[in-house]
Amino acid sequence: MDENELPRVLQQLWGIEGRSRPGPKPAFHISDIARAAIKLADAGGLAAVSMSKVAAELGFTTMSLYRYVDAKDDLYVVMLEYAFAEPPVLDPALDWRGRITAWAEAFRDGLRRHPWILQIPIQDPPLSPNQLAWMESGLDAFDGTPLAPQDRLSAMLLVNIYVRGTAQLTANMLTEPDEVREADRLYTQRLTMLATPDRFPGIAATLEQPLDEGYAGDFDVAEFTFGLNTVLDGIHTRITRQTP
Amino acid sequence: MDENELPRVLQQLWGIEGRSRPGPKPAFHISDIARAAIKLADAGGLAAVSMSKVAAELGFTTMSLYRYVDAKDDLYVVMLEYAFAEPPVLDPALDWRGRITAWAEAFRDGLRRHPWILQIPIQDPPLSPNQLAWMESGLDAFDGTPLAPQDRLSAMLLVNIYVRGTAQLTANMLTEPDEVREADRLYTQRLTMLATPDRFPGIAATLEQPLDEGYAGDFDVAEFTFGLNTVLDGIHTRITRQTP
DNA sequence: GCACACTGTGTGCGCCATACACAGACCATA
DNA sequence: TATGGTCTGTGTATGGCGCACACAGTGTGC
Repeated sequence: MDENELPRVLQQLWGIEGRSRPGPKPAFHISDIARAAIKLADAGGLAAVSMSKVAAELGFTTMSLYRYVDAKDDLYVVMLEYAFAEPPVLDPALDWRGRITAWAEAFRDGLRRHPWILQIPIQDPPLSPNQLAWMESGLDAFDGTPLAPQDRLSAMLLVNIYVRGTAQLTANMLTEPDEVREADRLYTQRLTMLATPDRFPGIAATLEQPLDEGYAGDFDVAEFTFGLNTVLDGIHTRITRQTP
Repeated sequence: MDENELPRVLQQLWGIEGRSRPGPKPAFHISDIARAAIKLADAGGLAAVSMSKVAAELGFTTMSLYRYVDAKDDLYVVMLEYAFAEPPVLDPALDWRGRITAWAEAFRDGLRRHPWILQIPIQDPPLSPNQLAWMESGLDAFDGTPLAPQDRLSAMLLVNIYVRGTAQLTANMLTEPDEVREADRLYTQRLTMLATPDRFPGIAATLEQPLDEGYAGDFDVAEFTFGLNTVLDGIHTRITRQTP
């Protein structure tokens, strides 16, 4: 393969069809694959997504999928692309802080809608259309700031990492709020048992204090924005340092 | 199982043996399993770790492992526990910033030594001894600050997330520096092709500027500490806001 | 000295990703 | 309009995986 050639999946996602050549017409489109796979993943997590199950969902045989997707990993790329869809349109009236906050919340909401996204092993940096659109949207949030392009990239990545990381901590696959509460209760109980104040004073201190919040506890909206603001404060000082 | 009972793996990791009861003595210890599994993972990534391969490495049969580990996921817990080993001892002469920086760098070095750690799907919050020791160590870095225990936890998690996130971006499995450079070159080339300035001005701007640094490019030491300092600046403002 | 809990083993099941050969469908060209 | 070549979806097969289960031997506490 010429190295200038994109992998087949990316070609399909970007709509670079090329030719209408001899041979039967494709019976479906990668978007169909995406829809079927996302449906399965939403229902049963990423583990519920297998080539055969996706194919069965579409009413085709397993091997037919390989006409659209070179390998399982490519299936993940397709799922990601369609699960996130378009990035939010950011209100230009807001300042950078308001804009990147809206962006982060939209990102978080996407992850909350499709928790399996966090389970996808990231192999390559993003190149699909919607992924790039999200990147662009995040970068644009810093329009009007004195940050250089590279610094905007770093800042956006920082927020990106934060959202992913916190989502990872909270939404470990559990969709039912009751399950979350129960798991949290069990965790704090075990932690209390194991992290004795003599050996782990710091951990023990965090356990004494609050009402019901353990480590990966109810990392709810308030806590999300609180942590996010800490990150944004850091970016803020970088900005002000830039313009003395 | 009584809910107060820890899962078998955690019992083993904490050395809660209980009894010397009838029956043959165990032929090996979970640390042996850990060593074998880590060896395989270091060599061939997490995908190279299977129950049968680990067993073969030890000279035992596959099923014998299940006497020590209830499921594959537990194997991951064991690997994590032994791969990270003890947290760094933080110099109390340093201020919180120096301490948490040292902690973050130690964490980063651990991830760099064992990149497969990033591929482990996180199911449950940490409860194993060394994991808790790392938590404690990270919390202790904020000794002397006016931060409340819960805020220390948030701050530590923020740093934790940052290190994981950046490591995820850079060390995507590629151990050879040449491979990294090559992958980066290919990525920027493709990005340049796809992210045209008209549709993706922000992305294009980041591409024009620099010498050879693309998105997931050489996220080297300097860039690591730069981003980390942004995070720490955020924590700093939170601290100073606490004590007016 | 004996019962039995606990050890490691062997076999087997169902699922997975995917390589490969193939029959038919369709379009470009003649 | 005929036909060649190419692309489609399909069937079959392979090697790996996690793990359930039945089993035989071992050694400790009674």
